[in-house]
Amino acid sequence: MNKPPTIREVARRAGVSVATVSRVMNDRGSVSEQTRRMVGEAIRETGFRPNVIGRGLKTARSGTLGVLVPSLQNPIFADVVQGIERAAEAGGYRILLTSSNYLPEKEVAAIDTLLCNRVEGLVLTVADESASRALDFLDHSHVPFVLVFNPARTANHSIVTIDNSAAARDIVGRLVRMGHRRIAMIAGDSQASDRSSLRRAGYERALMDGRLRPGPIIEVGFDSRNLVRHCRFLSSCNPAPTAVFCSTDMLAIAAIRGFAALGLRVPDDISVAGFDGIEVGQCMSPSLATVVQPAEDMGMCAVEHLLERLNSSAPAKNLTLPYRLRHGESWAEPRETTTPKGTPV
Amino acid sequence: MNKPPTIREVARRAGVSVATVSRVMNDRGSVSEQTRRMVGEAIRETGFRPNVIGRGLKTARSGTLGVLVPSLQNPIFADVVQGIERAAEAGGYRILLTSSNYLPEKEVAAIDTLLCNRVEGLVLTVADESASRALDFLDHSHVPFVLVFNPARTANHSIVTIDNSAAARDIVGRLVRMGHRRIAMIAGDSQASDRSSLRRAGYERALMDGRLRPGPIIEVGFDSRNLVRHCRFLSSCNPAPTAVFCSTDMLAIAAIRGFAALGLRVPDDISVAGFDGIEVGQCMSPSLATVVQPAEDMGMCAVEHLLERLNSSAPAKNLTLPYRLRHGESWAEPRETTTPKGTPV
DNA sequence: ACTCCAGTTGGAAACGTTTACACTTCATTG
DNA sequence: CAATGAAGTGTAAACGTTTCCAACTGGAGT
Repeated sequence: MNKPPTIREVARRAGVSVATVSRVMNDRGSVSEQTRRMVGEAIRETGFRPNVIGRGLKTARSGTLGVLVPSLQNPIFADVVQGIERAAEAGGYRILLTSSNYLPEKEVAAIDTLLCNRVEGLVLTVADESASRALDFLDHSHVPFVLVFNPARTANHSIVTIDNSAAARDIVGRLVRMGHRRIAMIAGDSQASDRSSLRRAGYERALMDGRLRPGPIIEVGFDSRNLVRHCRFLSSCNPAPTAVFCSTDMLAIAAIRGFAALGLRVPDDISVAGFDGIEVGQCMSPSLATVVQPAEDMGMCAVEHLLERLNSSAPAKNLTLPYRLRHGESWAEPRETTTPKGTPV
Repeated sequence: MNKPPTIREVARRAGVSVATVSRVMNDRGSVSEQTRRMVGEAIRETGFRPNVIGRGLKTARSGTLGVLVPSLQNPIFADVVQGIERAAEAGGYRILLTSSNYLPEKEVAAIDTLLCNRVEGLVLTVADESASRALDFLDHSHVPFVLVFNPARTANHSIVTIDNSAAARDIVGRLVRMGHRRIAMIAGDSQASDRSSLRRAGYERALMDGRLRPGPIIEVGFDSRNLVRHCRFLSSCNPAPTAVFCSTDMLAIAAIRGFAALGLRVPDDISVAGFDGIEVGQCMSPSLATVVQPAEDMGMCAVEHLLERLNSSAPAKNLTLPYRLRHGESWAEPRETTTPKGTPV
């Protein structure tokens, strides 16, 4: 367990002062070609690796960004973290990753820890942007941060998001125009995700556009594993919905399975639409009709904007990226067997 | 952009020395109840947050663990990172996350960066444990590390893994006992994943056990998105395989979709088995028959073992966790239509 | 009245860097 | 030939903590 070599040992070995070694490492100031070579050699011989902690103390820069997401379980967050990591690396930053498990108190604690670690900025997704104690907290800290996925409600926060409500309205509108008249919704816990409520609003708006009554709305927790119970409820309604919009792809995938377990086929018996655009949705069969959020891009944009703010103290900015509808195989026009005039099949 | 308060300001405000403030924060040494209160108050008033960098410099402990995974795109890695984060947090550590994109040179660079950041230990998955320059590198650094997923080939490395070869043999054996006689394999790039070759070995072993010839083996890259080309090739073989074993769930999911695109139904026309046990596999329909790796547990075990090594310099340990077979809907007994004596349907 | 000790407290030296500043050389310029 | 300045180098002071050590209290024991 011998300690790693320090700049002092390199200096001694190269027969120069520590200042010179430092100059060589950061090539700043002027150093003759000859000493530069000698120092380089000494560095190689000793296996010296500059201690970022020591440097950080002096320069008051940690070289790290904090990242806080609700969970890595949902691929949408894994995607955004991937993008964050990519852009951070490109900008010469490391990332300190934490997750909140959708618990507001863990959000606060995690941010506190990150601030103790003197992250130079943060990228995060909070449960509910408008109610987050974590954000008040952060506002006072003078550390710049960028929200991802959270809606741009309150002003002067940096946010990278999509228009959740418009996107939901858009995709549900498609279902309406396809001919669906009873469209249910399965929504994630709105307490734990402000996106969920916005998507619900978009859904309701789309139904109003089509002069339809919002169908049953089921709010479920985060254990999206077993939705069969809720699917059974939906299919037992009279009249039963012919389509269901889910507030996330994970829920949609589970719903498809739930219906399959009841002997219902998607999209023949019921259409399902999701929201997020995770990769697995287009790999599976039927492929998922969904709203695609450019998650990895969002992560990269967030970091790029954050670095802008860090380097040139640019102002906070709201960035609403375009979403995209993916026409999957999980939706289709409704069959006509459910109205009284239909002929038995 | 005013600087955050330091311990000195807290001390001044509380009318004590910095030593006392430090004692209060870490409650070590003895401090009278009264000063403890005053210091606490001063901390609250100033909004003081101890600078982990300064502390780290003095204590020579960063409080961080480095994590290196190939990619967060594959949920299996997201799961393991989730477990790592959980256990690290429980142990009072933060994690510095990097990804290699399956590129050996990025592995080396990422590890170098992590070492500069003086991580106290690492948890990582490398492309190929036996050929990894990154590991040689790490071996010389005297920083303890734990491999996850990589096979336990070379000695005296800490490794948390499952028996990939036995698991593959096990699940392919099931296919054999189900009656399949021609079983193909779709394998990930073995250059970039030593797991892939082990699983392939297990597959071959299972076929030998059943006195069968290994069917066509297709090695694909990491773009698992479009496998339809390979699926077409498999179904055009004569005789065509009745089952296919995929070296990862992501490949299996894509394969199911590929076959669906060709009008083949899983499991009626062809059985598909995967490997990994990602959550989405059991949410979709048909649910995926697969080998379940306890990824999150593996991440937690890795960190727990790492912390053991850090705290009590316990010896390196190979930990082979049990895998589990999940009987999904993506496999079934082969139909009997392919032998000459079969009756046309 | 003395010593002794436990309980508190402060002073100051690290930890590994960066960097402002001062000091050499040595060549160029007036 | 003196003055100027550029290039190369070293000294030492930070940065924010922790922690060793010394110093001071006051009460108990003799």
